[in-house]
Parts: sequence; structure tokens; C-alpha cells
Amino acid sequence: MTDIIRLSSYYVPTLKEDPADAEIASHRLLIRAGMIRKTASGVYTFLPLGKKVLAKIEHIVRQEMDAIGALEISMPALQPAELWHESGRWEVYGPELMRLTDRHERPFCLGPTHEELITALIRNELRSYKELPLSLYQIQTKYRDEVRPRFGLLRGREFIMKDAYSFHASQASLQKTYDEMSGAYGRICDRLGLEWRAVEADSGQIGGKTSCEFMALAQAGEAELVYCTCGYAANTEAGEGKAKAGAYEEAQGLEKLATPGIHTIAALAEFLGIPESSTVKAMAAKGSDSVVTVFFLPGDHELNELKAARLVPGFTLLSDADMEALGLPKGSIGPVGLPQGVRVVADACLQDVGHWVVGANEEGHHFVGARPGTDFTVDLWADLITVKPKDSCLKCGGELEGARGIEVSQVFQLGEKYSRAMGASFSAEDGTDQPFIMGCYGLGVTRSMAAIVEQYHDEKGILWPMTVAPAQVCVIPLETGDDLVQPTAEKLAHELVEIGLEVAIDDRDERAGVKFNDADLIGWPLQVIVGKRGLADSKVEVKLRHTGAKKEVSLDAVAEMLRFIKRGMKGAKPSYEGFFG
RNA sequence: CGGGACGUGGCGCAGUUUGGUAGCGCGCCUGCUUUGGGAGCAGGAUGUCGCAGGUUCGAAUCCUGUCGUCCCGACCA
Repeated sequence: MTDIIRLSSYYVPTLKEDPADAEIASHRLLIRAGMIRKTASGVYTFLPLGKKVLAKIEHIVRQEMDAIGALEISMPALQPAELWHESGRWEVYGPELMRLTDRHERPFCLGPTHEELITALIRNELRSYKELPLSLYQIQTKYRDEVRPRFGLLRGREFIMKDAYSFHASQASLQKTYDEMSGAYGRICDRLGLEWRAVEADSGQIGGKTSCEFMALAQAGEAELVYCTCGYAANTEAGEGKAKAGAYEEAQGLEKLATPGIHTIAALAEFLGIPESSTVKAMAAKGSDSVVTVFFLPGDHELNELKAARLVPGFTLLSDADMEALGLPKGSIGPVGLPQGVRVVADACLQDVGHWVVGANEEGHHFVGARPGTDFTVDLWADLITVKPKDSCLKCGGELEGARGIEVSQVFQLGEKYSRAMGASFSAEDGTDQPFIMGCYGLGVTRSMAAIVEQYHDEKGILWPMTVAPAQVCVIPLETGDDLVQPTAEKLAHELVEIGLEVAIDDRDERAGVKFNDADLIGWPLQVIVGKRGLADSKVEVKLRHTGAKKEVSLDAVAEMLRFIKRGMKGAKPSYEGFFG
């Protein structure tokens, strides 16, 4: 990467106006800065500068993977359907799997992930515990036919992912690699300049038990998370917390109120003049065994359906027709006087609430002061809620804070899910045949690129961290025709290459304003402005994109100053603080 | 899949209500001038108005269908 990026002969089609179909900053700016172009919904072309950034992100990822002993391989994106039938995911994955058929009518898919492929590879290759553990990774294009691609690179149908898979003879060995991968992911986030948090996650379709997501904090992120000063952090899809549920203090005992026309928590709370958190919400569902379960939650919280599904296999919420058939009045369901055989499961936080404000199982009526244990029985107390900010941390009791994040990576302990399904086993030390214990570790490369821009931009353009910028410094000669300015800029550019910087030079025959604006838009972290005016004094101007700071520096001190900046670089933002004093 | 909006030179848009020669800004090409924050003047090129049917003497404009794109929701390793 020592070649100078010469803008006069480079392809950097910057745009003055925002593209019509881009909303969020990363999408808008990556297009405007001439880094990406849309090919179809959720499918993007990377132009030279964008490709450069991608390569730098990939380089960092490779270094960190190699550092923990993972080995790079390359698997095909095109995968035969048989493997997916073996794992059972051909059916389970649904329409998100890009399916296609070859000329012989044989079914294939474009890989959304590679557990099947690598398990099929390993079962034919690894025979003995002596070959374990083994970690393999690849950086490769993935395909997911998203219901709704959006936000440019954040949710595409074709995207680049680094996916790693590890194989173990024991849980302890898996845990070790899982921890090493987590460590590497943290270091990668740091080197990309991201402000991030590792959060507890649900393992979703990939399967397995333990899982952790690495979230780049950003308003544009699709994930909601909660975190606590004690260090606990979780995706709200998977997190735990205790809601602050209140009661209806005036209630003495079971007291039925006519609540005409009231079917929502909001209306009920308003009617009684109490906060929604002081009411109790009911959600009726059934499982694959057709047993009906009614879940009770604090009124201001949502049921976490993943948690519910863990308690009720085959969980589905009852339809309006189901409820009618069972005599459950939607909007007025309560725990007192439920039909025979209906199970009552309540969120654990309601244990502290002695008098519930809850439906009376009678159209247009609610109870205030329904007492668990006295007026009705709870079959099971469990964690049911979708956690939200201001809930209490289960670890320390503190108040949880909320944030939004972009999921840039996730680590899973898969266990034996795929190795069992696909018959991948090895000979253990004791001579028995054992399924591999597996882990898998994904990192969105293109998504990371977008996440970086979400965190590093202003109204003028991108502010690339030094580590991933297409070049760290851009030398900008203002008068390209001038027989002092242009040669001086060239000489300077080469000097900066000498001290180990990645250098671009804007040698286009453009006006100063155009070059300044493009430089800010593209987001070179350092700009060295060479103009007639300064050169009269043997000076050039060094500008730091992140802070906007500008400094006149004498020609012979520029290289030294940039070397100082490079050496003192902490995190993503360059600074020359201390150089002059 | 439900709701909403939009498809007109490379980009951003007007024109559609009320059918009648397809326009503006940016960009692009040529020339001259200019040159420290998206230059000025003069000249020039570029459109099957998403596509297919229909109505009409005549359709960017009206009707039907279809494809594509974006936003909200449902969904999501």
C-alpha cells in the first residue's frame, strides 16, 4: 500500500447532492464520496476508494484472526441443497435463503453462512482428537434474501462477512477458543475505531446456547440494547432485567370495576389515573401441545417471545378467533376465573405486587386488587419481559441504560448441533466416537464499514479513522499549473510515503474549493494544503479532519510533524497536540 | 406480506391536477478568462418520460397491468 493515490488518474466520482434513495449518513456519504454505488436493492458495487477501505478492514480482521491461530480458507458461495437438507435448515431457513437450480434441475443455494459446508468438510478430514482444536475462517461474500434490505450497507442482500468455525474435543476447549475469539473481536472493534459494547444475545437460527454480540453504538442501529454500570449489557431481544411494577394502592381486596369500552393498557391506566406500569397485561398463547398459557406482564412491558417460546415449545399467540372460542375476552383477560386447564405464567417482578390491576375475564370489566395466592394461583413465575431502559439490573440492582447499536459481529457456542445432525465425529482419547463440539464466529465486514461512517461523520462528510482511511494523508496542491506548488506537493507526498504514511495527492486540475470540499467529503484524516500563498513563506497548512484544526507548518517540518502524529496516534483520531510545545 | 411514496438525459428535480413542440440546476464536451472554500462568459452534446397494453386525431400527462426503488411495520446469523 505504498503507492500514492493520484486523484487525477483515480476514479472517485463524488457527488455534490445527496442521492435520492439514501437516508442514513453512511449510505448517503459512502455514495457521495464515490466509494459505493447501488446495483440493486441491497446489492452494492465498491468503487476504488471504497474497495481500499474494505481491504484495510479485512487486513485488520486477518491480522487478529491469524494472531489467535485461526487459519484462512475459502469455501464456495454456491452450495448444494443436500447439505442443507442434512442439517434441516433447507426448510427452517425460509425464504431468506437464496435458492437456485442448475441446468440439471439440481437445487443449490447461495450461502448465507457456512456451518453446513464446513461441517461436511471437517467430517471427511478430521478423524482424531489429536487434530483438535482447529479454527478456520474465511472472508467472503454472503447472500441473504432479506425481507427488507435497507440502510445501504447496513442490511444488504449481498454482503461481505468474515466467518470462522472452530472444532473441539471438549467444552473447555471450545470455551477457550470462544474467549480468544471474543478478545480478537474486541481488538478488531478498537482498531476500527468503533465505540462498541459486547452484549448478551440470542443465538437465533444459527443455533447453540451461549452467544455474544459486538455492537457499534449508533442511533441508526437496528438493535436496541441495555447496559449497566456494573458491566452487564444485553440485546433487548435476549437481555434480562426487573421491571418496576407498581400496584393500585387504594385496593383493599378483590374489587371488580366496570371499565366500559376499555381494551388497552393505555386506556385502562388513563381511566384509573395510574401509570401503565401499575397495571398487569395478559397475553394468551398456546404451544404445540395445544395447552393454553396466559402470560402476565407489567403493563408497560412487552412479552419477549423468545423467552416465552423457551417455556412453551411451539409458542404462538392466540388469534382473535382462538380467544373467542375459549371464552377469553381480548383486552379484559385476567388470572381470576380462567377456564379449566389454562396455565398461568407471570413475570417474576409481579411477585412483589400484592394487588394486581388486571382484566376480569368479562368484557368491559377489570379487577383492582387481585391477589396472587389468594384470588388466583400462578403456576409459574418466570422472566418474560422484553427488557427496557430504566429496568433494574439483575446483576447489581442498578438502573439499566438504553442505547441503539449496529451488530457488527457475533460469537456462538454451537455445541454439537451441526456435528450431530450431519454425522461429523472424531475418535476421542478413550477410543469412542464423539461428535465435534463447535463454535462459530461471524463479523460483518461491509457492515463494519458502514458502522464506522455512522460513528465518524459530520455535515461535510466522512471522518475516517487513521486505521481504515483509504489513505491517511492527502496532499492538496492548490494551483496544479504552478511550477513551484505542484513539484513541492509531489516532493512532499513522496517524503510522507518515506515515513510510512499512506498518501493521496489531489493533483486534479480543479479549483481550491472543489478540492477542499472533496477532501472533507472523502474524509482523509490528514490534509496537507500546498498553495502559492503559503509557499511564499515556505509554509504549508496541515489540517486534521477530525477536529478541523489547521496549522501552518514550515515545509521542512511537515514530515516530522506527521511522523509525530502517526506515532502518537491513540485510537482513531489523529492529533498534533504536544508537537509545538 | 400490510401501509405510504416515487420512477422524466450521468446526478438532483419541475412538468402530470386541466392530454397539444420535454424543461431547469449540477455534471459532461469546446474555447477564452479566472484560480486559498463547490468560478465567469460564449458555444455544444445527451431523453424509447421504467416497461407493456388500452383510450384518443394526439399520451410524460388519462385507464389497466407489470417491473423496479425508497420509507414505516412484520422479519432478521
